[in-house]
Amino acid sequence: MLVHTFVHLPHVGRKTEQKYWAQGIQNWESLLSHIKEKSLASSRFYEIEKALLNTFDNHRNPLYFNSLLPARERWRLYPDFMENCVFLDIETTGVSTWENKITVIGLYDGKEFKQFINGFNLEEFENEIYRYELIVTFNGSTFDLPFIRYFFRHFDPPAAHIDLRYVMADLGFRGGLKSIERELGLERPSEVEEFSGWEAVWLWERYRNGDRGALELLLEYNRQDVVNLKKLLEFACEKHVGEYVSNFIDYRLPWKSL
DNA sequence: CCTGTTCGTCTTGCCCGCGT
DNA sequence: ACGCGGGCAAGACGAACAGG
Repeated sequence: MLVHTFVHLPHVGRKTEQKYWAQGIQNWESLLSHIKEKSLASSRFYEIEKALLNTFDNHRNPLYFNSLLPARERWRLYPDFMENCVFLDIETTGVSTWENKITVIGLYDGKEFKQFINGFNLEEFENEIYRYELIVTFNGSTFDLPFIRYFFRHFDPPAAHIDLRYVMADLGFRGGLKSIERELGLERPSEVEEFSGWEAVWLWERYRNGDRGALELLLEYNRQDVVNLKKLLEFACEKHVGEYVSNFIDYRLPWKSL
């Protein structure tokens, strides 16, 4: 998907990108040749050419695109970097970054699922997260990542980040993760079905007071959250491609090409 | 409850490309 | 060849809103 992407270039927004696509200019290579002669006469096209050359150099570097793509466009990173992608969700004792602490972090790479639990193996998270170049969350830019940053003393995972909240909002799905899941008909097992964030706080408290089963339930709740992120992102990619890309470009998402 | 981030909106101003 | 109008992106700012 990235080779078709132009919105990260200066002076190019969605409309300009679509204009190029409609003209049959559909990847970096062909845009570069289209721009070349123009760039001598025009400062705008010169800047675009410069950025394009940078793009070729960085085509395997998600952090480059991360800073240039607006939040609602970051879904485009997934098809290119899904091999080193991880879905992330944390549980805490409350919403205040400095007052509360992390209880559980769940990671799902699309196949394997791992959890890091406060008082057990939470410190190992920092080493584990280095293995990935793309992180996917829901509302992580205002919650999970600042929490992690504070908890691990200014540690920022060196990865690009897709926040599904903005990707979904761009498709017209506003509201919390649970309400969007319900809207899409993503089912959850009944034990954790009606849980809200408050339950996670309460379950940790019960576990601290000796209730072993409460921790099991909390971990299961966290697991559901993380695993559903993948379904949500793939839905979002399909919807974005269907509504925005496929009118112009014959593009197939990797998991759809079989 | 609290807080950080992105967005929505509006304005500004650049520069492309049309029309003559 | 040139001037002008319009389209579009960038910048600034305040507000909404999601997480446990």
